[in-house]
Amino acid sequence: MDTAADTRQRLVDTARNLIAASSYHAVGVQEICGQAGVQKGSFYHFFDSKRELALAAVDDMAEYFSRSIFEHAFSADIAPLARIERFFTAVYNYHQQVKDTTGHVQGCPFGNLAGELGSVDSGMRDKIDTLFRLAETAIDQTLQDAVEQGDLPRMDTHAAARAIFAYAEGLILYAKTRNDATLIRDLGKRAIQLAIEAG
Amino acid sequence: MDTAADTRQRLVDTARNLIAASSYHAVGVQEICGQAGVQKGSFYHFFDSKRELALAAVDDMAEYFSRSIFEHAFSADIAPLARIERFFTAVYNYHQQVKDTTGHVQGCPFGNLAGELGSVDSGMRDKIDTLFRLAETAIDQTLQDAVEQGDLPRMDTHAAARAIFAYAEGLILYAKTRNDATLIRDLGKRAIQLAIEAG
DNA sequence: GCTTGACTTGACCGATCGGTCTAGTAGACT
DNA sequence: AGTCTACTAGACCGATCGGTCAAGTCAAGC
Repeated sequence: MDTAADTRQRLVDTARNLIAASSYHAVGVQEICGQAGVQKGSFYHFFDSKRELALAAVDDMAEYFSRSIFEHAFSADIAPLARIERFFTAVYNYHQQVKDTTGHVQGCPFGNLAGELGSVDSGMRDKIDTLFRLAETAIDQTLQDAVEQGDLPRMDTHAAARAIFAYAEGLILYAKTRNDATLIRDLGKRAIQLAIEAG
Repeated sequence: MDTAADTRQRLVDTARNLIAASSYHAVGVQEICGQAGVQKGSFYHFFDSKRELALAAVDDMAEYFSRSIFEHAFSADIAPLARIERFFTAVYNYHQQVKDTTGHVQGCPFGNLAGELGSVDSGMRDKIDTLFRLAETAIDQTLQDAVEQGDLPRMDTHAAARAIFAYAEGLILYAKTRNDATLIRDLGKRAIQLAIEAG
């Protein structure tokens, strides 16, 4: 069924895949249309520009990661600190699976786009910043739970959450650079140490 | 004096600046030539391709960072752990200065290129991987010094060094996404905590 | 003074870029 | 049945892409 919604979604999905596999500037509208089986005219019926599609693709990916990783990892069925460990494991699993499928650790699509466009497209940077803050909040909330349950001393959980998420992004970029996802799994275990404030 | 070496270096310098300010694919050979005051033909006399120039630019940047940040930060004039702190301060200073100059935290040029090209150009990925391993080694050596001086317990310094460097890359990417270099300064202090093994 | 080879000049190449436009199709509402 | 609108088809646009090439400049070595 080629409904209009399908066409739009097909463009978003294709853009997600192609941009994640290379980069924003390396992927052309023509290539996206070709792979999605959509004509140029339809493309520009749904999106004002290539950039608008990329922004939509980022939203789509954000929702995907929120559902497939965050919701599961941070659900309160286990102890708070175990949730953070579970988060890193889920991140590892995802990137390992991408590598098994494509041969490459593709890295964090948001981080990649932030690196490529952050200094050039402030709208895109803002959007990714917002997403990162959301992730930060999930970690923050978990750390607060840990403090309340006595698993961690009282601390600035917000700063600790930022440190932990930055560490996650760093591990993912590192894993991409080395094309080895196991770094995320092996070094991710240290993440919680960032929560302990220096004396 | 427009010697041949000058022409080549001017191309490398211009490529460094332009690519760091945006990205590899966003910068054209024409633009590089224009800004460097060099003609197309001269460009392709010195470099076989745009990619070769980018690789040369990466080498050039690596040498620059090695001299301007690493050599100073990790010199043995202060205690080992203080050197690591000094490293993060130096990283902060650099990115703050870039922001003061350009208005944007441009991020780690190597990390940016790894994100943009890592899945597409394995030669580039390998080169950046090698550079990261060098950085890793500097941190590893410093941690070993700290262990020997009794400032840290015995540990897997290599793994700790990888964690700390990944954390640095993460903080830099985070700072770029937020266009706020102070994150590097404020959160960098926690880096050493990554060296303490869990358990 | 002649030759050689490194370097420069700038026109030129086909391909592709992001984006526009006109014509047409098809399903829903009156 | 007729109209309207959402959507599709695909030719077409100027600009730019990375890269080539023939012609020429110029300084060093003989």
